[in-house]
Amino acid sequence: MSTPYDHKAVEAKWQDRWEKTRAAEVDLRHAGDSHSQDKYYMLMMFPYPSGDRLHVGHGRNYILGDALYRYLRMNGKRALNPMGWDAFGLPAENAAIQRGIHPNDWTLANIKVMKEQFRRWGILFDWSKEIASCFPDYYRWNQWLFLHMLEKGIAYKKMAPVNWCPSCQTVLANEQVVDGACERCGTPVIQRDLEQWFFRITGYADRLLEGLDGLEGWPEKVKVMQRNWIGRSEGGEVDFRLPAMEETLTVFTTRPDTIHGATFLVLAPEHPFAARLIAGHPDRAGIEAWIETVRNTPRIQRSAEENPKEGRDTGAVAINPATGEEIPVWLANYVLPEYGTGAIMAVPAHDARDLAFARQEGLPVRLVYHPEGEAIDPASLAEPILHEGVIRNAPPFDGLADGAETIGKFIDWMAARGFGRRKVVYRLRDWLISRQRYWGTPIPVVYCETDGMVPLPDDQLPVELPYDVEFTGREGNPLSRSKSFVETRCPKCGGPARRETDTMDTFVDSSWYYLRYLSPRDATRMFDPEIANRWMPVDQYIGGIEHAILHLLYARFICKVLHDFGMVGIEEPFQNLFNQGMITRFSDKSGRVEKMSKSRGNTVSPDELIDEMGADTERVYTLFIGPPEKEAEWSDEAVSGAYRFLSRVWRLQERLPEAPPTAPSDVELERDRHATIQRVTQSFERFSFNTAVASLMELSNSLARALEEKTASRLCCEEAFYTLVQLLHPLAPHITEELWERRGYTESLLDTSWPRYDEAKLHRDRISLVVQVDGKLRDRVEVDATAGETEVRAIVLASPKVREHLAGREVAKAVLVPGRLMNLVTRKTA
RNA sequence: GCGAAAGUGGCGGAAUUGGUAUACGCGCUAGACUUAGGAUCUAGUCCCGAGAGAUCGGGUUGGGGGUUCGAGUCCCCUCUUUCGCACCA
Repeated sequence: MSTPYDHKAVEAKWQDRWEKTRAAEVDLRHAGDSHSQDKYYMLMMFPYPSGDRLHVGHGRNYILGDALYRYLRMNGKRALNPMGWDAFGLPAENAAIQRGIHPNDWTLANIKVMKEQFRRWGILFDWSKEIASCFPDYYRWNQWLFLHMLEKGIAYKKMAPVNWCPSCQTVLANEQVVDGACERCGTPVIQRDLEQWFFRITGYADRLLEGLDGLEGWPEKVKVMQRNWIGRSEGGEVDFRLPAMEETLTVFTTRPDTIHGATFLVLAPEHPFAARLIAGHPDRAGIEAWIETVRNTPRIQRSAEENPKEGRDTGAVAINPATGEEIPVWLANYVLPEYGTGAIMAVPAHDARDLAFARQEGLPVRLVYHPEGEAIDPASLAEPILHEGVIRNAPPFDGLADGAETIGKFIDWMAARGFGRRKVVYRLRDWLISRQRYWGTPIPVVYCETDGMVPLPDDQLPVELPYDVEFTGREGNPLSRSKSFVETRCPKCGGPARRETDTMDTFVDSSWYYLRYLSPRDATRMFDPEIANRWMPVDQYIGGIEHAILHLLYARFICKVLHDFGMVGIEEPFQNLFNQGMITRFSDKSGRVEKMSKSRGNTVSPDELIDEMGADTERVYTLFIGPPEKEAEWSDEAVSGAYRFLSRVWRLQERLPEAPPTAPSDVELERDRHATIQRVTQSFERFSFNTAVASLMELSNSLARALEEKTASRLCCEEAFYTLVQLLHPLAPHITEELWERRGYTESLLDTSWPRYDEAKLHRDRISLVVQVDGKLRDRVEVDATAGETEVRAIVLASPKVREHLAGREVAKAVLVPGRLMNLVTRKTA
């Protein structure tokens, strides 16, 4: 009569049924029915690059998302949970080079495998909205977007020093350089001067910054990272005359108020003036060689704190416009070419770096701010004076204290004399979007001998990637060797032209895909603005922290661009963001606990785990492992705890008939049932899935005890059991659907409504009250829940244990916390 | 160096507002059943001391101090770890 828990059969059955009934499919046109606005909810998980096999570490994102999705459905929300493929990118192309498989075939094969893995996890994606960035009907809109950004001047091409990864053989955006190395392969990045395509994200810097303030549903951490990345600084620009060159050199400073202390200028060795400044220098060749060395120093080393400051005196002088003095002009490696104007006014008295450099090179130091009362000899100044003191020796400003107001006065003063102005500078650079690789969106422009660079008209889109291309791994983009692709006609004059062979960064693909989910098959436009305005923004976005300043910044930027094009009403695409923590595991390779990844060889395959213990087990364990926002270490042993729990739940159903028709303690089991509904619901609301699992285990234990001791009636046990099944459904969908069906219910648990708890049922008539004497636990007493202070006090004082501890003392005060405890504060009997 | 988060049993962790610290699970110990299996079930399991025993006493949330009848939770100091930023003018 008893059937063992056969997870394989159960899971296969329900996965099949969900697929057939298209359980997650949402009709987008019906969204926003007049009376049910709040029923519509868009849930989204980070797109996954289709290059890597999924392991249990990846599962956390999707399992979490699916649990939330099912919870929303049971709470009556028409939730949309789409999934797509971030299909372009290097892994596919590398596979082509290494294994001779075409990137397209390799990608499609991977998508198939990954889709099967999602199915085996029991994740309900709405596959009718499926998109893949490598399909021309998707990437043609990247091209369309590019052309419109080009028209508006937001996309442009320029020669610039750029990050080059020698291993990936392509340029990288600043955001893809982590600690001076390629984000993907870890190779140190070098600088090259190349002509590249950029998106003018810097034009949106302020809006990207301001938008963060309204994102209350985002983790503070991510917002801080984005603020740092944008790196807004307010200050001023100051012009210094270079008499010998008959030029004006502009520097940026956040401290224009220290200009009287500027005793020399420092330019980045890469500064455009450098060559002319040293033109007449006796050691010109030596300095040029040094500039070359600095230029070739990897960025990690150059910007490391311990990297020694190195500089060269150009021999030229500049005029300090505030003092009229001649000051020397230097080149030094500690000034970065890409920040500000690539040149600084050095104020050694009030800047640590300038002071260090001045001491090293024997350059003069002059104080602007003086600490009160004491006279300081500039020659002996050991530390810069940063935010203290008052101004002396700067005639119109003497006596002013450090502060924003003083800075403002200086800027006005400079502006009136024409050598300075207010200026805001950002750390953020424009987004370099061109890549010298095949497997990406072709940039839709051609180069014509007579017309130069010509953007293609919209009706010539998409520019499709040619399939017939050779992947040799040789230097250079395989696309540029495809004659049929490169050779074309100019749309303007009809003459011969060459196609652009650079392709787009894959982050372009993912920066607007959330909108395409809402119009996945629209052949006439990027997306339907009407549908977009009804569904956007995404209510809940779930993914790892690794995209804090990549994808999440780019997507916000493109959303604002589309907003400015009048295509979508919102400016911020993601209302709530949840970052789940990484799964780690011990790695034999390194002997340490590390992020689970293929390269570290510490992955756990979901396939074997699912075969052995089932997807429900993996899901419950993954959610039980710890708070989802924190990192968690995978334990192979602990997984079996989740399996045992599910097996016990299975057996409970078979034991239900053992319960007697009537029994004494129904109230208690019923109270546990309501308390569990309350706790699990609250846990779900704050994404605390680990405590939800714990509460469900407790209810299961209570029910098992009631059955064992025959203390609850059959009806009451069944109620408790089926509440347990419902509450467990988002976490372990297969087993719960099966148990529900075996009970005789025909509707899917997804269509049942989430259990409600009754506050009155949580109430007890008699409660156990903790008794403390001087804050120490001494006894517990049973009292009526309604008992008043005097009544409780009498019962408490009657306790023998309490009386023992009161020997020789008297009660000075009794504190009653209703429903919880009474604390007796004593003093020695007089 | 700056900023943020966090330190609780052998381990993962719980304790939403200051009110029984260690829920739930892993592991471990003992026992039951057994076609002796890494299955299942039952009981025990923060530390120290006393007791044959049910029990009793004391201590414990990185360390030190404070507020309070009462502190894992609030405040101050300090140590450690993790993350982010870092020659950004």
